[in-house]
Amino acid sequence: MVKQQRGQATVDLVLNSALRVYAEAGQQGFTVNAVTKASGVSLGSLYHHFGSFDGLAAALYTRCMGELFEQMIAALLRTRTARTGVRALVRSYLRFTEEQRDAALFLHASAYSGYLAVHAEEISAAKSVMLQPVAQWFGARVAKGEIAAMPGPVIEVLVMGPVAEAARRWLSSTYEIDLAEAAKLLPDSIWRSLRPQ
Amino acid sequence: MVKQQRGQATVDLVLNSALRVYAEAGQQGFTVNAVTKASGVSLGSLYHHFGSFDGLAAALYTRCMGELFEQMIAALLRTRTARTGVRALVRSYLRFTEEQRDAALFLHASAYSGYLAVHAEEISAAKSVMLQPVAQWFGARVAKGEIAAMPGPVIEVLVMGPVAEAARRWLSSTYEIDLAEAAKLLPDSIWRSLRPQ
DNA sequence: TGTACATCAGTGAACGCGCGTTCACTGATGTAC
DNA sequence: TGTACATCAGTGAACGCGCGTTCACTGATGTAC
Repeated sequence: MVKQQRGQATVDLVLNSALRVYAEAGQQGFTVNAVTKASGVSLGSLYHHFGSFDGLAAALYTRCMGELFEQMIAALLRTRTARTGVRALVRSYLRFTEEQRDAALFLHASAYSGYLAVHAEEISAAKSVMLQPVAQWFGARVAKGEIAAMPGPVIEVLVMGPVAEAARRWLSSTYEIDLAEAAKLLPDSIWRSLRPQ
Repeated sequence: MVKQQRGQATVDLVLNSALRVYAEAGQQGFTVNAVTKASGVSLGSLYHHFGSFDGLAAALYTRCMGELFEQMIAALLRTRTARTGVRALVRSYLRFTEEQRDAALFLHASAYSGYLAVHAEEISAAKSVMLQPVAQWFGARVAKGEIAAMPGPVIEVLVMGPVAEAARRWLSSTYEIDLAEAAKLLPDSIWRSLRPQ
């Protein structure tokens, strides 16, 4: 797709600027003009690289998602037991939320945004590929009886639900929630909901 | 605000139509013109009652939120123990999601939508007033030691997180999740994450 | 009971604005011989 | 090594469309005396 170094630099510049625009101006301020203004990249150049505004949004979403999953999987694979694995997943998600606030916000806010609808299938496919290591890890733990025998989606929901909800409340900043406190309490509480028996 | 019966009828008609438009056309198709077309109510009449499109969205959000909370609180107050209360909350949320799919979708999708930003404070205030019975209920249970001693927001996140995540996945219909199965497994799993010790 | 009047409800044409997108073009980079 | 050429990258004016909103108006409803 991108064949030259300066092309990659432009792509990165646009994506970084777009993320900043979204964080500062919100959904309604997230427009092509705002992104070109913030990045200094011309309209034509933006369209040369992304094809459409939806394309830019999809690329940004994919990049943010990749960064999040990368951190979570790295943390997960560093562990040896079911309990420490779950705790590592929870902690790494919360850490990402805090350290990469803008990326986390964009991921959460894009869920029903509409501009991802066109690329929904690609994104969904990329997601399941990236999350394959996680699925395998959980499958193995359930098979060994270290995690209660429940369908995969239910386990996912029990792990990611509280974490995502905590992140959402912290990101919207209308609710007061202390991420550090959540990082202390949630890992063990979530683990209790997964433990066999 | 509304002083005549036919005024109330128009307001209801517009809100119902708006919800249908959102469900069928999504965020991007959710426009004043689409709502006037779907409802048959004239543009001027819509502005007479709601003042702005944001006002319409806020009114719709408030109505959906009220319906959800009403069901949850009714279910909660019918119970007598901490465990049955938590289970009732979880079940009633999932039931609402299934029975009022469009309303649930609108609630989830509006979180970062932008058109609620102007009325964010009113909505937030209304929310905390409506949820006061729930907060009191949890406060009393924690005081009695029936629920683990954790900050309110953490408890909320542990209860609502998995339920909201299950609902979100069911609503987006890109993930396969069986709500009936979730309704069987989640209540007890969530309860385990809250139990003292 | 009837009439006058204020307020509420409803109408739809018209407006300006800013959105995403297009396109004809120039300049930079890489490559083949 | 030098030159010709294809491809990639970048530019910015211009376009049409549909958005939310306004406004002068008519009709319906309620109320005071």
